[in-house]
Amino acid sequence: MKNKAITSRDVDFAKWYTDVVKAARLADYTSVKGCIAIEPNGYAIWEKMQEILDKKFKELGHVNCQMPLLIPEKLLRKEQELVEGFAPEVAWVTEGGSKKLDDKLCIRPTSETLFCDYYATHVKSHRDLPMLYNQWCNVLRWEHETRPFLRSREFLWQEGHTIHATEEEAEKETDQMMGVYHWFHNEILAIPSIRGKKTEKEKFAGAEYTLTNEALMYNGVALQAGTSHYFGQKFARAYGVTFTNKDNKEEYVYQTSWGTTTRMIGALIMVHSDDYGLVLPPRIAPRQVVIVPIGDSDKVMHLADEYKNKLLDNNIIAYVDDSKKSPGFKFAEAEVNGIPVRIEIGERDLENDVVTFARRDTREKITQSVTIDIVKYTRDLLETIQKDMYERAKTRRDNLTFEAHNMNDMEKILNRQPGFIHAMWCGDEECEEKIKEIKGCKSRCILEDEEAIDDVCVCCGKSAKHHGVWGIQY
RNA sequence: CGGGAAAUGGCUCAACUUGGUAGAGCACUUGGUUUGGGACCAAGGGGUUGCAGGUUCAAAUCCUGUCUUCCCGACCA
Repeated sequence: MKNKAITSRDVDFAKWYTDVVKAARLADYTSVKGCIAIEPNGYAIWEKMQEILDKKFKELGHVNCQMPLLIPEKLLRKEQELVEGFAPEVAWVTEGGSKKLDDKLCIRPTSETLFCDYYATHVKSHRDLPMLYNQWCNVLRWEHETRPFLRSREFLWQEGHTIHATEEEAEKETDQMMGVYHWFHNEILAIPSIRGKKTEKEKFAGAEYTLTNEALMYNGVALQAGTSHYFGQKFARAYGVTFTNKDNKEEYVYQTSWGTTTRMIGALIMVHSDDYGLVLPPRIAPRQVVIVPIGDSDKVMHLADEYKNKLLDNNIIAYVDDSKKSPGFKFAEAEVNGIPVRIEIGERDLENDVVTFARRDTREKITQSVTIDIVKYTRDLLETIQKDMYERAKTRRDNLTFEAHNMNDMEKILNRQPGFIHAMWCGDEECEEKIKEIKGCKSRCILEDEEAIDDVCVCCGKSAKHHGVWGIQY
């Protein structure tokens, strides 16, 4: 039976999304608009994301630190483009205690300025470089329209900030970290993603360029999931971050930053989940296997515990749901929570020496002998689910990927169904604007290594410079 | 920030049109019987109706403002 509390995905996608967030107990609203309470189920996913990414960052030489929540106005204003980019959505603290502050403080929307300020006094020599810092923290951006995980005012993220002695090294870092995000989405989240470069108009305020990882949701709307920025010496000049190079000359550092957020939880929902609730890829699922005993005979409970212990001993996260609920309730609850594999153990099956496995992704039930190698079978099943989820998401993405050769195509596609639209572009912002007039379709990214599909710009017909991917975004 | 809708125990809603002092289902607690797709019986607890003000003998109900949520635009991770 379909979950009563969840609106059908194909009936009202937006409603379905918030229904899943609530039904799976991922997050709930609070009394402050745009500030959600991330509940244990949602936070566990974030912790798992942190665990995997943090390990990767550290393998690549990064270290964690923590900068302040507040930024003095003067400090923020040093880099003009950044200020202009973020000014409309910055929140200010103007009083401390009962005292009015002479210099108001902004709550960090991002921390480039703080890192620069720190770097400025801590870098002296090329021997101090590179500095590869990262912080896990919350930031605040005063958004107008908010949605749990996808767009909240306060959100959790990770921001890496690095400085380097050379341009090459910094650019390599920018690309490398984009690679980490791309890997994470494809391999761990089972979300097939496109890697590309943002246009001048869409890049991060103050960056030389921005690399991006773009994913496509079930309804064909695009989601930016992970960005990596190359700053060159722009911020270094504004904040005076210099070092003495090998030739004993004073030089500005080359800088990068890269980040990804709790928005990825929203992506997991919108790519994989269904009308029964959350569906999680096994590699990111905080709980991978639920064992449901039916009845409470010693035989049943004993086998349930035996399975659980064997799985746990082999790094498969399993638990027994021995609550007083009925089996049907437990099945439904495990489903809404997106537990990838369910093992049902009951007297009736045991009389025939079998147990039942259920896949969350396909909701298929599989009967297996009770003497099966539980660890190997479960591990293989989890891997199959991971792979199948990726393939299904990829097929859906491919079915929602189109080519446009002129504005007529573009309009026709967008009027029928949003998706990723490949189209050549001359590079002029004017054309970008014109395309945006069609249902707010924006440039997602530019594919630098992809073959041209035309010689001319989809909009103006002049010679094309870039292979762009376009779409409607969250 | 423009246009629309909603707000009543934890949740979904009723009572509002025509003011008279809040009711149901689910959830919860206790006891018992159950257990293969959201179990059943019995007993019980919980709300002065988002917030602020106004009209009135009397406001969940009428009026004004405001906050929050959802949908559609503009802006954005």
